[in-house]
Amino acid sequence: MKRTTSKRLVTISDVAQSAGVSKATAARVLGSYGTASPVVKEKVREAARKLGYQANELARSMTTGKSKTIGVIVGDIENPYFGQAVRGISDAAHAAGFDVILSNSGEDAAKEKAAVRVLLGKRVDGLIVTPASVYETQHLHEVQRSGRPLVLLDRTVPGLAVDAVVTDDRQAAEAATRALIEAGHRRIAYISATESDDPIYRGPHQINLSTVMERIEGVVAASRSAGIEHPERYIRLGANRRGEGDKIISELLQGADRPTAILASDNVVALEVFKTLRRLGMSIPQDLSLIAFHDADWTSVTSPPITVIAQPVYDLGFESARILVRRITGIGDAPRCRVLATTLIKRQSIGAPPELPESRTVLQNTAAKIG
Amino acid sequence: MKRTTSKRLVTISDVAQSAGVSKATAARVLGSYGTASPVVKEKVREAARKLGYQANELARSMTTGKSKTIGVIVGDIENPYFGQAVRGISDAAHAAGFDVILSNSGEDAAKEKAAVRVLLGKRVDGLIVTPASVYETQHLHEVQRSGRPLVLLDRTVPGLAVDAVVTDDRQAAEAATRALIEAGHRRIAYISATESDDPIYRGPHQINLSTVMERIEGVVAASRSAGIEHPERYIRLGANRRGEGDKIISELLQGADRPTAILASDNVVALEVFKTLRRLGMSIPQDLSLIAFHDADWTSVTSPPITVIAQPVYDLGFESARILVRRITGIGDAPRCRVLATTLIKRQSIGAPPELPESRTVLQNTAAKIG
DNA sequence: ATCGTATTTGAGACCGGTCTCACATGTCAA
DNA sequence: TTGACATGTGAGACCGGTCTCAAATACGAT
Repeated sequence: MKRTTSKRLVTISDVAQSAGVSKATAARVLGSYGTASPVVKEKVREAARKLGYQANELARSMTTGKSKTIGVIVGDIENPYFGQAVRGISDAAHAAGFDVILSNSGEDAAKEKAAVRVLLGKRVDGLIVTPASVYETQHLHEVQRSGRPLVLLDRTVPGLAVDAVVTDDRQAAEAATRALIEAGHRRIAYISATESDDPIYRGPHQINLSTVMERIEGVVAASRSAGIEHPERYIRLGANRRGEGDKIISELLQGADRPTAILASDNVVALEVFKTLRRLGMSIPQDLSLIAFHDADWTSVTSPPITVIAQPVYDLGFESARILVRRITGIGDAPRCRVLATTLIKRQSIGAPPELPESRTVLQNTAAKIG
Repeated sequence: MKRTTSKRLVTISDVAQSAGVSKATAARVLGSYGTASPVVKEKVREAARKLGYQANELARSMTTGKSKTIGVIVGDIENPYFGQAVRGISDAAHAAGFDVILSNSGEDAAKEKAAVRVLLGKRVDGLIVTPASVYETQHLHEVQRSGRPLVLLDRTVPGLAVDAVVTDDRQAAEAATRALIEAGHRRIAYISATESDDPIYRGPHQINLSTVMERIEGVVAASRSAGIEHPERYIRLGANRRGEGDKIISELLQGADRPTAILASDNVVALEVFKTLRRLGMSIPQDLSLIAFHDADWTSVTSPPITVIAQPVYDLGFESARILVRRITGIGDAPRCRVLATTLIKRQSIGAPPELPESRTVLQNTAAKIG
């Protein structure tokens, strides 16, 4: 019988009037605060039920100053990586009674900035962001200064003292590289999906994501300690855009002194490697060994199954939301950076390096090998 | 110099005072409504800039009654299918100046109901929902009655006259089944991930998703018109839970009179088929032909690449948000159900059915084959 | 019966915007 | 000069809740 006539919604005053009490009393009952006698409580609840009352959370938020909502800005929800993370965030948030407003930055710092403004305008209680750039971060500093809790997800921003939840990318890259070196590889490529005009890596200034930098450092460190010289020459960037990945990979594999192993920064890149290889008539692991970041389900059903670096993506999201909620609730200890462990899952995409014709640099390499 | 002291945020009154005008005038300038002289405009804007003013959208929404926010409830964001759809929604919404609040129902009607309450409480301007059940829909009817725009995504609810954007599942299933029949198959299984206590299909009462029902109808119709008797016997449900999928598939494939082809309701199920097959030492398409719903990237790199039914998932989301926005803006025509086309992408997972030992039902089947 | 204290209730301010309306001022034609 | 009308501005109500404060009532002890 609650024929809510699409006109105006039922307010607390309506309920109060119908129950024959004051607005304040009705609010106390319906808002579960203050005191009210059992008789009155029942009367009010009954009236509310009869009228189909539903609280206006906006009004509530305005007076209380809390919206019970957290804002989340990710690079791209379409990417299963973020999908899993968002699920983790969502689960943790809901468990704590918070809702989630989601925004997409498309890995664009300007859009990210706009999204921050909007979410702040909506008075979210806190923010979780995967910063699109380590350079353009004024807006994040502003959030911090405004005192609203902020948690960085998956990536850090140097000089910004807020909580962060990340995986140990440096170590993961190092372990993966070491695994390839142990299989006999000396020419190891790292192909990243990170935005870049120039596909050739020329130095840290090109990199605007902390994760990417860490991985590069990991690859280089492992290579160096195995005596491999100038490992940076096999690093490629910007393999994200459609078509670009194939170009980068095929040029790399057809060039002189080609790499015998590839470390792919994510699933999409790994997929590109697969496709390019098929087109080139090469196969894994005979002609090329492969390790990919992110243990997507499908990586175990390809032929051969791909060796991957498994990242606890769901946990990354869950943990970041948990931390954010604690901050909102008012835990005031110093911000920390939680580093979650990754696992190298060895499958069958690593083999011995193929015999390749001698090349200009081989002498140096073999010489170094002894050291 | 906008040292926003984390205490209280700057309000429009603060700006008005600083600019030496009334609150009403400042609001007119900052809210872009009404009139104000150029001089005053500049003064107010300058004051706002100086103080770092940012509008409280909550307060704004409360008076205007519009929140410029749409609520989205999907089954599972972790699922790339919904990830893509959400991206489409998000893009269309932002383009029209709307934000998105996301909720997860986990395909549970009760949770969906709760999510609807919450979003309505937050006074979203409209809702996009992938209904978890065709039976428990009171909450959706209530949304409709309340007059707030509602768009159904991917699935319909019979008897609920609201806009919907779906793919033509019946036809897709029919086309896929026909492709298998043309390759010579007569024993075609449909394995669905839909929730069910009993993995064996016994009738429509078990099904609570419109898409699932349509697909079953498609499979059955195509089979029937090819003279295949009792095609329902190869339909299995509930392959979603971990472990359950493998069990269902292996029982099906090891049973007497086993199917020679499988139509998988989504990627996850297709993946399960792959894994189970590997465990059983069977291969595609020699021992079994496979078609899967949803053209995920990876389906093209398995060995063999999988024939899939490509669904325009992003468009599904984009279109639903576009329609919702139009409704919010006040287009009052009768609700419609948009049906987007699917494409059968033939790859290499379909082959001729293997020679199988005669079984109890073969006689009927071969007899029927002639018709 | 009387007082002190605890509990219940209502009136009304408040949150930060929007919006209506009345008033002040400016412009132009008669 | 005066009146008609457009334009700019301010005062204050309002949205729907919460919350403070004071008044009203109930209860127990003396």
